[in-house]
Amino acid sequence: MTISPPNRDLIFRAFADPTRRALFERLCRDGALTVHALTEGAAISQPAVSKHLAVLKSAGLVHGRVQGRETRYHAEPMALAPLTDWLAHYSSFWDHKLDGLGDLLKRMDQ
Amino acid sequence: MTISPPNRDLIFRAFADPTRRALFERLCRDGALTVHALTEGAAISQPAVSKHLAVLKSAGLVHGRVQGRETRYHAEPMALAPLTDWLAHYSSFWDHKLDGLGDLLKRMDQ
DNA sequence: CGATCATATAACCCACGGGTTATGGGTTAA
DNA sequence: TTAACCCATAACCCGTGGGTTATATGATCG
Repeated sequence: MTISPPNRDLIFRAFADPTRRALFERLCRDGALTVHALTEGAAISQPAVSKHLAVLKSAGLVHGRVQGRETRYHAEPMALAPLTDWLAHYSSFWDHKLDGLGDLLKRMDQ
Repeated sequence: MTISPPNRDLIFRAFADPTRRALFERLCRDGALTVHALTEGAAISQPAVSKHLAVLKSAGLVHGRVQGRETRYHAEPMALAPLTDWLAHYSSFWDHKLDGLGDLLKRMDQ
């Protein structure tokens, strides 16, 4: 059995929780948001949100920038690389995905 | 906050555990294996392996086929689709991945 | 300066997950 | 048919993770 790099572990663990995935998705969509803004509509308390953000941060998936009394968090999509690499490695899936790839390349050419 | 399809939840939860990822990886590499074979070198007991396999199975990631007194499990790489879809949606990462794609297509043409 | 806001941390609770041993049911071998 | 084997399930233990409330710290507003 192979030992996975600690990074990958942290990322998988971070995404195991749906609330954390939702936070990450929201940060991907809406850009930089404060903890307060993220707490709105999250159905959990502010400390809970802060803890989730800490987990995402320790996995390198988000960054927090202090601005005065508030902290704006933003997503770090490049941190998904270990995930995509892992998937690329362990799925014959690509073969099928490649079917629609010609079209994709054509669209990129335009 | 969006509600994720239950499938995705199950897959992420299943992969949260490194032992389960290792089992899945091994089944991807080595094809169909018995529980006994998977237990060898897994550093955990056979019941533990069985439980992990049950989790992977409930996520659709592996299938078990009973053959006499043994059960051979095999990976179901297509079940990774929800993961790749999610990643494709939430990563600007693909743009970079596409760089090496021309070569890949050429190789497939041969 | 005093009050309020924004956030992180502490302290705590409880459910769940991953491990174990024990066991039962089904299958092959002797 | 008796014994050994393969596997799943049951029953249990315990650490951890996600939730809460309370609080400390720092920044802004009046």
